[in-house]
Amino acid sequence: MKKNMNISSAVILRMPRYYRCIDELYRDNCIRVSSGTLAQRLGLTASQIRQDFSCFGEFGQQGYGYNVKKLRYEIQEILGINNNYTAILVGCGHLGHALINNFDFEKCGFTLTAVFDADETIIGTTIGNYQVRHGKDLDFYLESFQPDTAVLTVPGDVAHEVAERLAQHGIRGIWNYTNCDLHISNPDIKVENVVLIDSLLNLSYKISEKSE
Amino acid sequence: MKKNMNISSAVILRMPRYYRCIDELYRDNCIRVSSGTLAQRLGLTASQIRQDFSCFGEFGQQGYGYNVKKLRYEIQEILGINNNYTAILVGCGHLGHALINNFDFEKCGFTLTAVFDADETIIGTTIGNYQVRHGKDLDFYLESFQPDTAVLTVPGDVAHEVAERLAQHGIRGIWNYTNCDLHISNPDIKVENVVLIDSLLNLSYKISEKSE
DNA sequence: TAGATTGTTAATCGATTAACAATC
DNA sequence: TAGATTGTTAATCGATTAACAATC
Repeated sequence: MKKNMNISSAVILRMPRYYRCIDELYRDNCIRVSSGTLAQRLGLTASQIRQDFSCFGEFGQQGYGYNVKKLRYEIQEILGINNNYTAILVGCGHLGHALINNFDFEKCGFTLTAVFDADETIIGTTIGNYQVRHGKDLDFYLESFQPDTAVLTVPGDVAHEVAERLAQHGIRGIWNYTNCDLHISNPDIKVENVVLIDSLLNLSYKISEKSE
Repeated sequence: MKKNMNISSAVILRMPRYYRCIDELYRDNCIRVSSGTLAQRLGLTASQIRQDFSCFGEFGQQGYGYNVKKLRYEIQEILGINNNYTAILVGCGHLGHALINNFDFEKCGFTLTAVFDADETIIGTTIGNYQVRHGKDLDFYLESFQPDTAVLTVPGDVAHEVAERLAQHGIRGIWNYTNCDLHISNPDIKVENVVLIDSLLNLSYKISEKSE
């Protein structure tokens, strides 16, 4: 793995799609796949796929294509799926609840280790396999267990305060579902914003195009 | 509005970000703004912003910049925010519940008109200002009220079936939260997929980069 | 008028595609 | 061996940036 640093963000953005496609092939017990087949499945060109992979190494074999199991493993390495990252979730409202119950953290290589809320009526109840912990215990938990990442599903008005606490106790990444732009001074703390408004506006644009 | 057809998707992808920024300025009672100021706020170049806007028309004035109210209106027109689209939501589990309660449909120009579920224990209950309707009445509702779009938050195993029904009764867009690739034959029906796995994998990649 | 800032043209940069030698 | 398909180099295409005349 790893060959050429400075991978373009366009390439990175495509890697999760590659992964989902190859993971599917893997689960269907496919042994090998060519760049042409992948291209067809993903609506891309074979050339682009080979070019993309070659940023990270040589994963294929002339005349054969790619071994699905090996390729899957390599992409896992690239994306960090094999790093056994831990995650906590802060904010067990309906959104947090939905993620705990339905989101496949394992598929991304993450282990959800604890969930927190500030609402007394929720604390102590069980969601999925998790007992909701008291928000006040968050700092202690962070210090004790040093989770790698946090899913932030708290109400917007406390987003900054919670993010600050996470940052101070050494979190490495925040998966941010609040609509707030988190300004975290430490550049080593990565934030991935889930901006649903942009997604719906893209749909709005798409259905508007033709009719004008 | 509208000048040059065939807008590149890179430009379209930036429009919602422009909109959020300008909407914020508007709410802060800003009267005018220059491409330079926007660039600074968004971390882009002034050149790119002017180039992007010029795909759709001439919204500014030399020596002055852009009138915030006018620019906001023009971007609303571009994205279809002024088209008064209606939406229904199908699937009132925790995710659907969260969207009904917390997602700002109005900000995107959408009106949520009805919500549906198949679970007898949920049907008839009130979420936000909506009484949950019976899934069986979906087809009738679609025919009667012809909503423009649907938010699909049903379990994966019924996703295709529900999407099929929506498509047959003339829906124009589907905001798809299920992990299923919806294959809808009618190309006039637009689908916007919310793929949260890709988002978390991007975070995973970001926190992996340095440590290797 | 002088200063500021647009819209647009031209220049640069980067990303995608095509072609092909290498080789399994 | 012959056919297939890689990784990579070169060619093309598109997107971003820089420059500047137009003009408010």
